[in-house]
Amino acid sequence: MTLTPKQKSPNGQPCCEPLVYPEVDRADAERVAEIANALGDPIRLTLVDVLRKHAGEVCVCELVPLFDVSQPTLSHHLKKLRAAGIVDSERRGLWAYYYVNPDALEELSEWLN
Amino acid sequence: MTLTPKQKSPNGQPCCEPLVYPEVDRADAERVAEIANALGDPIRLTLVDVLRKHAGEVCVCELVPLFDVSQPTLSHHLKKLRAAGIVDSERRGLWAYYYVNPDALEELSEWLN
DNA sequence: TGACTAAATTGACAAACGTCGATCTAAGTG
DNA sequence: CACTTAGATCGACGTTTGTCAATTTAGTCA
Repeated sequence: MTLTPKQKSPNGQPCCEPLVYPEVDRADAERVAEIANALGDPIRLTLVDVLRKHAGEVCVCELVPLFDVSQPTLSHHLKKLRAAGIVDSERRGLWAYYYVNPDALEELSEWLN
Repeated sequence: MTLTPKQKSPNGQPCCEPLVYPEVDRADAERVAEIANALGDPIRLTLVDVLRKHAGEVCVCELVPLFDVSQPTLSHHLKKLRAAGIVDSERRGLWAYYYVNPDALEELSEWLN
């Protein structure tokens, strides 16, 4: 990259050479940001952590007592994780089982590296 | 892990065995969530992407024209990234140079893997 | 059918967020 | 000094977010 000028630019002139454009395109950035955003809450991050560590699927009623929030609030967080594609769920009888979709986390991981 | 019961539990009984607690402790989850949260906006994610790809430091006036937001708004986003420890800045004369702190991204990356 | 359970949805509310225009601070130039 | 420029901060605004209590939906079982 070329370093920026060290002298003040004259009247009305922009101060710097235009920089090359970002390499992530807009849609890609929005997708990765959506994933990061879904992980950007301590409860949701911990949810993903728990689900991940339990290779199988975990019932919601097992998750609720782990957090200091109400059942509807937890349901709301799970919905947001589902909307971002980070987790998915399956219903069996009265119970809903959640599990991590590794692809979404992989998308973020790839961007990071 | 033990799978959850498939029968309805009787009166007042909790439906499931208590689950083991998450392996990330609270402070750790909050820290990683803070990093993810800072990346959870398309503009901020793209900012980090640009700064990362330019090994040196980038002047703010080079960043502003890359986005469809005002200079104060961009300054606000940079502040949030700085607060999360993802970028740092150095002032030289009139110009502020920003650069990525790889440690923060590494923290998130480590949690992901 | 009716009583009960697990989970999702709704509606409300305060707090946080993203944005802008206006202003302020600090530094260079004549 | 006065003027200009780069960048940060402030104040206001509409929107989104996290939360709960209340309700609804869907399934179980006597």
